[in-house]
Amino acid sequence: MKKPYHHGNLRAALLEAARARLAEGAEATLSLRDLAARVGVSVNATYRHFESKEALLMELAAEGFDALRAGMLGAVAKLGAAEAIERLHATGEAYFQFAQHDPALFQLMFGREGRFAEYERFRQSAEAAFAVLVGSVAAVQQLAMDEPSATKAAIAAWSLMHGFAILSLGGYLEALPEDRRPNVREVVKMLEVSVA
Amino acid sequence: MKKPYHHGNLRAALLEAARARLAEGAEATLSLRDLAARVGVSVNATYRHFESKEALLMELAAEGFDALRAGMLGAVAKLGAAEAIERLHATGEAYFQFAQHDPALFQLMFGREGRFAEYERFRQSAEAAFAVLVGSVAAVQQLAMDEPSATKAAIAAWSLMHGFAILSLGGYLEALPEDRRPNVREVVKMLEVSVA
DNA sequence: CAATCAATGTAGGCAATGTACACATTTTGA
DNA sequence: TCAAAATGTGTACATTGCCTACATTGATTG
Repeated sequence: MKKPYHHGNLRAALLEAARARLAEGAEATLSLRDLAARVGVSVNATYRHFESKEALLMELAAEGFDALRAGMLGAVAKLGAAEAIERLHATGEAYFQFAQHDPALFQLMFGREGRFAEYERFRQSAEAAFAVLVGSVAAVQQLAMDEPSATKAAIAAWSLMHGFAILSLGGYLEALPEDRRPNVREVVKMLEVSVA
Repeated sequence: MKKPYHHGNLRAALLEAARARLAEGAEATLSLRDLAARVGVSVNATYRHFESKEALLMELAAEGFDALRAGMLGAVAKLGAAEAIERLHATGEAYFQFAQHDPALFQLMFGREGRFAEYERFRQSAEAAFAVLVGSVAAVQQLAMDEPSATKAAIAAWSLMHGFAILSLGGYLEALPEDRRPNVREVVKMLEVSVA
């Protein structure tokens, strides 16, 4: 049985290889040549499925936002019927867990300022993820999601969780002794005050 | 007058060129060859002053933290005698302004997770900058800087400002209509609740 | 059922990049 | 004074993203 000329599902295979590669290292060491080799295909075959390396990375990042959204929704769903404030806690914690679970992907998603902003695909996934947070915040405030104050509070909440995630991943907190380092739950608790 | 064999102050010149290059574009488009050419020196001369490109970037990032620290201290100093809470506001706002003023440098400083964490030089500058924030927060709380709760609150404050800066620079807020987008002052006001 | 053609793959090459090695020039200090 | 340390140059190499030209395949259609 010889290898067929056509791969069959090269696009998906490339993304899978890229995900694996990301999980085991940083974005910087990810090359198209390496991906192609892992999938057993010539380098230029990749260009039939992604117009550039950037486009491939963008797809990964966008799917990252989809996964982030799913993670937050899942965490809330697992709570069943609960206080709105507890749902907000769960949302924030899920956000942090996502970053912790796949740091390289998380960095890719928020990497170099506005790197993927021009891609419609990317913007939509990012906004959808954001909408989950807005929803959780709005519920606490008992406001409609489209109230300006709900959105503003949600941005503050997102900022808080995001900043904490970045500082954690960057190791900026490791210099501190354990007892002065807040854990996720403590940070998540601050969401309520910034929202109240 | 011919060009002398030795540059005279190559290290500083390289850093200056790199800063200029960063200010006018992203980190990704910064090459050693380009820097060397701008300074009028061969590529490998750079290796007499920086053991690698990473090391050069690390120096930039570390100096970035020094500048950030100076910016925050300056903003507070300009206030003269003021309420502790106002000093905290000024500190947070200075943080955001710094990010806004030099986005590429800011991204470099917090770029790929823990990228420069192994450099002592880097860690010290980052910690010194952090200490300013801790101080402002502790003053509001009327606590000593080394109280665990002061540090934890300061990390929350840093997280909030940092997250907001990243989301702003990344253009993630641009999708929102103006009236639902918080500005710096609104975010800075939330510092007090997260600290109280 | 065969012919065509778009989709998908391969081969080779180019220019840019980080950096290693050997060697040149200048400065310094014992 | 003169050897050693500091600082610079030149060449070369492996890796990278991506381009052009060509090969193979499978689906559509007359």
